[in-house]
Amino acid sequence: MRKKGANGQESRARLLTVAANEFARSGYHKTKISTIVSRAGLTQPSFYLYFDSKEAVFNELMLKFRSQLKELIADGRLEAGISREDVPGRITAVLSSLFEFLERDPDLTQIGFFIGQEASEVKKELTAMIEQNLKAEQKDGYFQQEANMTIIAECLVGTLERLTLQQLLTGKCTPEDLAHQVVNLYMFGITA
Amino acid sequence: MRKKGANGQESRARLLTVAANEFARSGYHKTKISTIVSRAGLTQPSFYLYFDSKEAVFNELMLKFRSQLKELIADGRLEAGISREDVPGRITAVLSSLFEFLERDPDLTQIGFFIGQEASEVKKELTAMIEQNLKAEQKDGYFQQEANMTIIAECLVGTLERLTLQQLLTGKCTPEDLAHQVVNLYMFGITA
Amino acid sequence: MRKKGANGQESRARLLTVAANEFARSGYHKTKISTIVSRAGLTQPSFYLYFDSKEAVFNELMLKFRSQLKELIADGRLEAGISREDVPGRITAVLSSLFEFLERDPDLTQIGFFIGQEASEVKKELTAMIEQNLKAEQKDGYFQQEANMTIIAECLVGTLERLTLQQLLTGKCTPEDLAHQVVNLYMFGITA
Amino acid sequence: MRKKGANGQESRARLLTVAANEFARSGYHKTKISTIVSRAGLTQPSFYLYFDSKEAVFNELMLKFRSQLKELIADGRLEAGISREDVPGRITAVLSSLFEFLERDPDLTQIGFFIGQEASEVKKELTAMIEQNLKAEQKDGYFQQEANMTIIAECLVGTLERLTLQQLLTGKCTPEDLAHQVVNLYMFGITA
DNA sequence: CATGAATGAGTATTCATTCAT
DNA sequence: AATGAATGAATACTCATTCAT
Repeated sequence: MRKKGANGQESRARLLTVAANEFARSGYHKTKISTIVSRAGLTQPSFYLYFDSKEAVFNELMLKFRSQLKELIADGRLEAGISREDVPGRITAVLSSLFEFLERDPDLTQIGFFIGQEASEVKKELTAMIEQNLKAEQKDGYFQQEANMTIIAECLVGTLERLTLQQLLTGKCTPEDLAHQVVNLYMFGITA
Repeated sequence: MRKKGANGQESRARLLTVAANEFARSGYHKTKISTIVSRAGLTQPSFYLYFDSKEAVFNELMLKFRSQLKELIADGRLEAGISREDVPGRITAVLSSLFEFLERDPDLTQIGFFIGQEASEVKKELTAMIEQNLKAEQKDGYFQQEANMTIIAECLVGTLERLTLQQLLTGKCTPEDLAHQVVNLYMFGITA
Repeated sequence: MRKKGANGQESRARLLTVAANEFARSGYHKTKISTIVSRAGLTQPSFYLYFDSKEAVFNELMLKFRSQLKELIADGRLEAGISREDVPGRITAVLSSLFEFLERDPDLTQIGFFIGQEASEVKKELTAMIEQNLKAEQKDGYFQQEANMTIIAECLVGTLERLTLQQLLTGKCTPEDLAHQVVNLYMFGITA
Repeated sequence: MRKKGANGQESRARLLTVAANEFARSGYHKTKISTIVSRAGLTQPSFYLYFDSKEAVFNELMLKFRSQLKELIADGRLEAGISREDVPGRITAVLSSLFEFLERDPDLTQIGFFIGQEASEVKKELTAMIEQNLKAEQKDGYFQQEANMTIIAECLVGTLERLTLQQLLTGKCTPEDLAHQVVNLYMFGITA
């Protein structure tokens, strides 16, 4: 009865957005419910109207990130049979859209990649998916037979993680740019 | 009934070790002084006999990591003038000793690389140092002139970070092994 | 089971009253938040709902005393120009209302006059104000020209302080009574 | 065996002096044993070699003050039978030596007069003694018969207390000076 | 005579969470 | 749909005090 046009879904969404921002900026523990509700223009009990607990909001955000990421990966699988010279372009496109996704909601990316223990799992899953793809492509002869794709995938994820944090989310590079550079580096190295 | 051979320095060291382990396993906030002292076989006031605060121990650990790392890096700078075919070997050696250092005290590595806000600074500094080295070598003609060393350095740090966490600290790979693979990847890529 | 008519302002007031009583009886350090809230029928967190800290409540009480006192003094300034024979009556009235004020809230008086380091400042201020008044009256010829009003003011404040503690707050004398005796003493002495 | 010329009595004396200073400056609660021993160049256990507890040192200091004061008062009792014109001089001398005593050891005076609950008793006793003397002199006809000596004594003690704190211990006035002024004020008042 | 090392007991403060309205 | 008021449970930190040497 306080806010006239009060709308449950809107309040919930606002809380979620603010929560994401707080978690992203301050981490899980330093984030206080009191801050979230205050920034959302609500009071503490209202928070519990929409979420079961602090952990619950966090999980919801994490889940959101994970499912979006999973979906993206599922769509972007490299099909076999493309010609050798198209591989770089194809991979660039995949990475590009991955960076685009990571750029879309910085707070969510921060949470999904860097906050909480689940972030670790997320990256493990991402690594596994990438490893699968790389191995398939290796089997098809696109990559060196002796390359250890488990390690390469790990390297790549570390690279993506760091570039996301330092170049993408800071606005220093565009998704396409980053994708290009990564592909170049990983395919041909930097030797003169 | 006090410990007979009660020795201050020993108690302090024990507290420091346990603290490192707790911080590494649980992060800064979840780590409780009560757990630390209990594991060290002491009581809470004893903790404050040796450290000013929870933050102070953490800072001491972080400082320890940072100074050790700095020292390592300072020592390991590539000298210019080595012949072209020795560059890979030289870099491998540097990375190898870096991984060895990171492997030596896993808890400290965890803290210095992954816990707290300073970890971010640590990696930035590491990135900057690496970037310097890479640029010097690029100037000497070892690497492609058009490679963006800022980005490469970032990629490399991400790679190191991830390999440390997933391969090194889990005991899956040796420092030498990882160094080799990273150098191979970054110098020549994985294209067949 | 919350109090039915739970009312924030009332709770706050209750806390303030109890706090004043505890500070007055036990001094700042011996006063425990746990005692205050317990006597106020609340729990510890509730205390922090209304006050920032133990120090903050104390300061609030001290401020309350100081501002009330300041107001009283401001109102009671002796106007010049009254006839010589009215001076004693006038001063008696002023002291009387001062004692009345000090009697009104014994706990607050205890705090403002005897507890904490600010009590010292309070008395210094009071002394300064009284000195001003006495000097003005001296200039008007009501008092001996050679009397050192700085000292007299100090004596008077000591006297007021002690009488308040021993005679007023113990109920042994009324404000009027005390005022009369003080004026008599200070104006004419006790010589036969 | 640490300090070569270590002398128990000397250490004890040093502790006592430092303790007095700390109590005087910071009050009972804020005074820490750790500070005392540190300033005395000793360690905590040594403190307990000479005193049973924090309270015990304080009591010892308080007792010291009280007994010295009691002795002083006992000596200074006004004998009856002196001529009327000598009364002021006699009283001045008494007050003067009282102020001198209070000036001798400022820390002890601070403790005995202003710190702890016993200070209250001290002043009550002082008041009682003064009241006795005044009443005796009143009976002898030196003072007005209708003066309420209970109140006057109280006033006087307040005055002494305040002058000691503000004028004597700050070095602004000498004992003789203060004694004179007080006697003048209390005997003849300030009326022009 | 003195201390290095350790502790029992206490206290302010914080935060997620809940009831009654 | 929302809130004013309140709390359970936890935690960092302090200080006087004590053994064993």
